[in-house]
Amino acid sequence: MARGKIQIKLIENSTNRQVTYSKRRNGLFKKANELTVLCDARVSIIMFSSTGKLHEFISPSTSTKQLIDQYQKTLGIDLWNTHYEKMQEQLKQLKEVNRNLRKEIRQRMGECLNDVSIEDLRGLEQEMDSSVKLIRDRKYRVLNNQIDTSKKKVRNVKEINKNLLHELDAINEDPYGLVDDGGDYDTIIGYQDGGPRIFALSLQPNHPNLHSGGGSDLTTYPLLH
Amino acid sequence: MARGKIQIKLIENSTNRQVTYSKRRNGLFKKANELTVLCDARVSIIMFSSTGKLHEFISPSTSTKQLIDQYQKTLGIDLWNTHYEKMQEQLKQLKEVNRNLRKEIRQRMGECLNDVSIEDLRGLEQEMDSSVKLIRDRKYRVLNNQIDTSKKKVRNVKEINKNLLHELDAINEDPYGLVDDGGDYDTIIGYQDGGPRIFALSLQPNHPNLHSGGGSDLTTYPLLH
DNA sequence: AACTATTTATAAGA
DNA sequence: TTCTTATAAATAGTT
Repeated sequence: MARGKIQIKLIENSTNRQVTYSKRRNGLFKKANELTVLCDARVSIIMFSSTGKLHEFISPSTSTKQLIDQYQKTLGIDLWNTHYEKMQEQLKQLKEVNRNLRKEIRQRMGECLNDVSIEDLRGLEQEMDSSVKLIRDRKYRVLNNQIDTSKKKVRNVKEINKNLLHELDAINEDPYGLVDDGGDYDTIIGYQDGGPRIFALSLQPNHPNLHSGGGSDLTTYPLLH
Repeated sequence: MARGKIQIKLIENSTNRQVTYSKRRNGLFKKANELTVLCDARVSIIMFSSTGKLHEFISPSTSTKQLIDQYQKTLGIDLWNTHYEKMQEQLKQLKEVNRNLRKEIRQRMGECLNDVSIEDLRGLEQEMDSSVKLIRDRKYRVLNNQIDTSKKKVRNVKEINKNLLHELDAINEDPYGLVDDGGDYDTIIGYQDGGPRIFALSLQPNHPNLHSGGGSDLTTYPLLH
């Protein structure tokens, strides 16, 4: 359109094409903006270069989403539909999986066994037997750990007690003297810090199991409808 | 841009505005088309006049939906999102529930017990013990039913056998006579109908359990991502 | 990115 | 709306 007419066909030279794209894009956006102002119109331009680069124009006072929404409303179409359907399909699948997982749990709890074959019953029984062994093992391991910890704490308390008795003896033997045994005193103070808590623990090392529904990890989750 | 310069501001005269809108719209679309061809670009223009009239341009070889999809993908946004927030929330919840259900199953299988408290371990062990009892009971009930059925079938076969022997004896005792004992013959025919199948069953009433993963109801389901 | 000869777009009028 | 046309604007090729 200047310095010679051009044919409207692909510009072969890649650099020229890039330059022309840039110039004409600016031209297009300028025109779009003028149109917006002159005619009180709303314009959305979305463009991708051959290299996949995105450029967009949108009239001031609106947004691309607004314009796309109005576009769909005007045409009476729903571009989102396929997305929506995919999501619904996914929901359906997840619900089905959910149903099956719940069924499996119920069967592991000895419920809903009517339609389980004798072979599966045998397998399930075996599996449950070995699982309960694993759980029992784990329980004993945790229990032993707790007992060990308690024992250590009891030993500590006994040690503190012994030291206190020593000190009392010393005071009784020399009621008016000065027992300058600061080292022991420091030790006592050091233990006092954690003392009360330790004592409380050894009084009730394992409070009885008030098993109220299996605990946080074994609650059941409500079915989503 | 001809016959006098104009200011880029709203054209007050409604008719003039309408005419200019029409002319410049054509100009814009023409430029967009040229850009498409010259530079191998893809352009989507959606525009609404001040009166709400829709006009659109889309580069040949693509579609508005395609371009909008790519637009969202490029920007990493989802214009649909707000429309389907509820569904996405539901999807998220279902996935979370499924995750928890899987965790519960793993714990019931004696796995992933590290973060289960001693109280919960006790509860789980108790529950597993009573569950395995229920499963065992069910197994024995099914087994007894099968045995009973087999016994009945064996009795039937023995009866048929006895009758056949009777008949043979009769034929041997009176080789040239006519034993018109049709009643018995009918009975045999009646039983023959189910005979072979019954025999096959009583040969292998309970084939060994080739437990291969827990059976159809106890398979695990893949996580949807 | 800037220049400029030319083409193209278009405002106003018909 | 469409055509015409004088003129403004855009831009291809060059620097």
